[in-house]
Amino acid sequence: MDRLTIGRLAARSGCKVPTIRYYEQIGLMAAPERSEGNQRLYDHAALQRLAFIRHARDLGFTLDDIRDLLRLSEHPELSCAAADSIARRHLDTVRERIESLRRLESELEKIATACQSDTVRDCRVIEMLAGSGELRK
Amino acid sequence: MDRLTIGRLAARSGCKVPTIRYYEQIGLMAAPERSEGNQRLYDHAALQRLAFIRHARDLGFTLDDIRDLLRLSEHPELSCAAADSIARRHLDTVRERIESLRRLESELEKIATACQSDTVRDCRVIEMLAGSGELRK
DNA sequence: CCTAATGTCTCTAGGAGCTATAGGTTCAAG
DNA sequence: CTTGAACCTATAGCTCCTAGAGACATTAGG
Repeated sequence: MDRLTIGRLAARSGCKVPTIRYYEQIGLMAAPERSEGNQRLYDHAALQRLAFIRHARDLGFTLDDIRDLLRLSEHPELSCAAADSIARRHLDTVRERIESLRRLESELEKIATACQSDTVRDCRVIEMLAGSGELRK
Repeated sequence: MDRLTIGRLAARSGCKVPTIRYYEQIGLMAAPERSEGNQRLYDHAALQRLAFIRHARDLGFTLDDIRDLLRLSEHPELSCAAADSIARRHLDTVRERIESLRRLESELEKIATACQSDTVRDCRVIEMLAGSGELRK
């Protein structure tokens, strides 16, 4: 027993209610059973699955990645190389993102301290953003 | 002289052709003059503006932020406090993003090295993603 | 037991920032 | 001159939700 309404499921999983319905709509979550009054009732397995999705989303996996991972988890006889490669591929893009955000951070730091004058004319924000060597010849 | 077709502008700015047309459509880039045959012809100023936009997008600014910054750059008599505050506000969110990506990175590192066995049954990727303490009571 | 508040239902539209497609015109190279 | 690439417009689609309207269900208080 121990059935959860969608609201409670949302509270426990950290997803929002419409998001859960959306996941059902796109087939990421199975349609759960309904109460007499047609309200969705979820079991513990649904909570686990949703928590998995939520966590993976937080980690930046796309819904497609997640679909793959979930399919893998349902077929434990398959090689885990696939799951591993999804994670690895993801790690690469995360590292790239961190790198470019670091560059951004230092640029913004410069900007935020560069502003000494009080008109844009002498302010460096604009010119810094205007672009340094991004122009290809 | 030295007019650029949209394709060349795309190549030099790093934006894609449809993206440039999209920016025109939403009023971020002005409609440029046209050739006899109705093709867009851009000047150097357009290239600079687009490079600015591109760079700012790479840095994670929203199109709305960029619109603000561009407006500021067109009115050098205004205070640069506004430009500064946009940058500052952004710096905060950038730092948060870096933080959470670092956490993500280390989590993914664990995952990517955890896979020693060759069937999912014994693979930790799935179970690691399944979620640790995210479940609220 | 009744009522009011809250939760849930479906359906539809919007939003950010593009990207893709279709069906046609124009341009530059050979 | 002819081909093929690049360009044009217009429209639809993409990802991942989020918000709103209008109606039914459930629950807590009095």
